[in-house]
Amino acid sequence: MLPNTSEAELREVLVGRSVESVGRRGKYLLIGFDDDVWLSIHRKMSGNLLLEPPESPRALHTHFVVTFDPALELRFVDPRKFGRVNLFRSSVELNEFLAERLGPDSLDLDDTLLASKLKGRSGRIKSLLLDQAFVAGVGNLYADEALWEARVHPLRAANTLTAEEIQRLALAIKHVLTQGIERRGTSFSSYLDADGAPGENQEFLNVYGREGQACPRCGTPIRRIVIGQRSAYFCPKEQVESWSRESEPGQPTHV
DNA sequence: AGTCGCCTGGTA
DNA sequence: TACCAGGCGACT
Repeated sequence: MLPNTSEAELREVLVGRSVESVGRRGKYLLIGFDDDVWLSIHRKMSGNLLLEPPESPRALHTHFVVTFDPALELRFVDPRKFGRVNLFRSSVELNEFLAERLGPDSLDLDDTLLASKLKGRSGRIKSLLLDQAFVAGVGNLYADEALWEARVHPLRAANTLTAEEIQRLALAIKHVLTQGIERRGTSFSSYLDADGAPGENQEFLNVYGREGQACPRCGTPIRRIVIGQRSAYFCPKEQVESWSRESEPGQPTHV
């Protein structure tokens, strides 16, 4: 649960401190306290962060609680215990931690940046999108949604994407994430926001979790394959693995 | 670059 | 009973 510190140290360092900032880098929530003390929280697969009054009953699997004044509790509820909370004693420490894990934030992507990062990468495009050191913030469902929107097959070698495909993909990544944020998250299972409310983005998914259902653009049944032990959903008609100049005009990017 | 392990719960 | 799940770090 807390790989980088003990409960005793957390108490010692955090008690009496004030929150000065709340932010995000990739999938890490960052809480900045006075004296340059920082907390990072990663929800991983099943974690929910709830802000609730101290007198309200705590959900099962509540593993971490910070009590604020005026009375309010930040509760980390995480059935699978994959989530992580880390304490940092300076922004230098925090930034070192983030720098060795995260590439540029996905909301800052543009086609120029994406094109330069794809150069020389022979791996599958979907695996790269899920690599937080490549681009920070894209998860499994948003990767599938973005690849569908950009009409790129998830198994395509990254350095074979055409300029047009890269442009569509950069736009699609920002679009699907922005939509997800506007709809306050994707709650196909148990995701809740800090107020305990589910999001609505699950109502708008085009391919993720929709094996066998019709592609919203062309009606072809959505297919599910496994890439790197993760599900990948795509339209087999519009997202083709072996492309040719006739079907997909444009210059491929070379190493 | 590609696997394995970590955990619990929901569903077919 | 078996398989699936918004992730990622360790390991080969």
